[in-house]
Amino acid sequence: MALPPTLQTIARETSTSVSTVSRVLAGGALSRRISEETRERVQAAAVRVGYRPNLVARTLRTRKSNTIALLVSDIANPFFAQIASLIEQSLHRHGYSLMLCNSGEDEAREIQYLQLLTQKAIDGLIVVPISRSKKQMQERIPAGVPVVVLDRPIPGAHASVYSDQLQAANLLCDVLERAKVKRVALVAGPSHIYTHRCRAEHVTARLNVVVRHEGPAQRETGRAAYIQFLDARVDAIVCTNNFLGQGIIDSIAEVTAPPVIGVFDEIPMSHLLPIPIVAVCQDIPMLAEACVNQLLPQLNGEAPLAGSVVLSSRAITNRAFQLYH
Amino acid sequence: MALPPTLQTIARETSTSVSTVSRVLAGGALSRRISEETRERVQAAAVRVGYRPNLVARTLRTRKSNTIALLVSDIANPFFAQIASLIEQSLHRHGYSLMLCNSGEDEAREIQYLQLLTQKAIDGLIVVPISRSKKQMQERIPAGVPVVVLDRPIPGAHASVYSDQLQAANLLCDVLERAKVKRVALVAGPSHIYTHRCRAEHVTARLNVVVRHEGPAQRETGRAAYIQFLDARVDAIVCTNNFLGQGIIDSIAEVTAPPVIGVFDEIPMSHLLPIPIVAVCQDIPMLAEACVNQLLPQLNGEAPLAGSVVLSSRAITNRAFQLYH
DNA sequence: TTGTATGCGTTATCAG
DNA sequence: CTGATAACGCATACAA
Repeated sequence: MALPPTLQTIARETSTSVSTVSRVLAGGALSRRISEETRERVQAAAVRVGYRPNLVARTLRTRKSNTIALLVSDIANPFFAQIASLIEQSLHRHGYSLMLCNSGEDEAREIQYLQLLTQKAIDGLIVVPISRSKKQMQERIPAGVPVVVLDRPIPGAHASVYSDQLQAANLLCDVLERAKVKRVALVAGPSHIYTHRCRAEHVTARLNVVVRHEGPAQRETGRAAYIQFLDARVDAIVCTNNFLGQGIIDSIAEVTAPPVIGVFDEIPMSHLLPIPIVAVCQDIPMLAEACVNQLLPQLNGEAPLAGSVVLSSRAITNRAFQLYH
Repeated sequence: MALPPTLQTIARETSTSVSTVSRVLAGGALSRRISEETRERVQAAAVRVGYRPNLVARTLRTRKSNTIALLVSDIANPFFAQIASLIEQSLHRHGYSLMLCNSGEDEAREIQYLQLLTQKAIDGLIVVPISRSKKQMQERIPAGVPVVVLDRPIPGAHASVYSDQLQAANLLCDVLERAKVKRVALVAGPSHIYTHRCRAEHVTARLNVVVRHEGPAQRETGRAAYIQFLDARVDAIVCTNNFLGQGIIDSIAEVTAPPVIGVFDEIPMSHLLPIPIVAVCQDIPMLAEACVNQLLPQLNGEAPLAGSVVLSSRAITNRAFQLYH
């Protein structure tokens, strides 16, 4: 159970002092003000005893933990899972660890996690916010902490990275209009969530929405919506995210003259589904990359590259859609 | 830019000492050996100044960070994403934070992360191991750190949680045999990964595998395999995980007399796919719950509940399968 | 019941 | 070039 070696250990080992050892191992400018000879002795000893700096102590001293928090609504959502994976890999290359936080769309949880930021000396935050106003965010996030707001912009408050929902909605509507849909049903996620509200509003503005269902952005809501829509004789169902779309598709038993499904984000395996689907997909790799690009400069004390990064989506139609239309 | 309040702040505020404040705020047995009066004064001051303990300092002192590391091969895999989500929620309820680590099936990365364990005073680890032997693991994981090995058991070394791959493979083979498949193709993930090797071996032992393709457990491998299988006239294709299965399905353009797809883990949207599919699915909620159940006792210094938790999978056939067979 | 003193392992300041 | 020494904020053994 030998305790891990510390600077002390090496200092004793080399008959020098803790500060000398620290300077040598810090590298860079400081280590060059140390004699060649002791420097090598210290370095040799360090590898000999297998020295690893205690990052907790370092954090306490420097107030930097080399840790970033990623606060998303639910990592089980493949959209966030893919982003998280890419962010983690990129941050890891830059020497940062990732603390994963699920808010579950629960404001109380979000607040709890935001408090941990200071307490754990987290260096930066990438957040899919629940809090809606700039004011709320600024109250809750300790001033000076580098923040990137993901997926749901908060005007003016922070660096942000998101998809242009208007462009996405227009893309979807374009395709549906060209397909000559007349009556559309809308199944929407909670309207207090920016992306869902935004998508729903734009679609409603452009298309003839004759019936509508709102609920949590889960499959179950899609299934409930399907039942509600049963005798509405719609020729398209638009869903404000992929989970809702999957719920709808889950419910479809008979595929005789199915409505077109218009959906935001990807529907897996859609190309072979015997239902016409048009999915408007966000650029996940770019979103992840932009987050890191917005965050790193802030961590180094520079201003972020740009106030916000707005990305375009692209529409993907499956084979059944192309067949029907 | 007022620095956050510390025990000092409260001590001054209440004309007491740091240790008194510490004892009061620690609560429990210690706080009751403090006079009612000062206790209340201290607590009042604490809320007044908005005191939050500095967890970094506490960690340095106590060597406990209330942080668990989750080291998986890739969080973008929905299987791990769902598990991660459940684990995070459960641990959060128990007062732990989660550090997310992607090994990407890369042994070097795994080693890097394992070293961080000590350096960041991580309290415990849930790991999908790449290292294969008990010995390797024990060398790399600092002794005494609570560990739960997930998905890929390492005999004898640690508490482990995984699905019974033999049961799962048998389930799959049972269904395929009953469907009277004669010639099967196998597309397998890397054989150095336990689950893939295990599944491939069992399937090969029971079924008539006439052609086989191996590669990384990604969609692309499935697509490559499909091309290789083109004129092998098989009536079933078995994939050792869902990504491979999705690659296969991606490649299927014509659905005239498609082979049965047998696959481990879930294929989303499969119920409507015009291809007969049998998927053997692991019990994700149970896996996650078991991880936490195995970990928590260790964190409290007790022995784990059981050496290992082995869960059963269940087979799910889609509509097309039921139609054909 | 409460205060003083010490240490956790680092970094940073200040002498020499 | 190098070594004491002082923080960082907290917990705790030891005094009083």
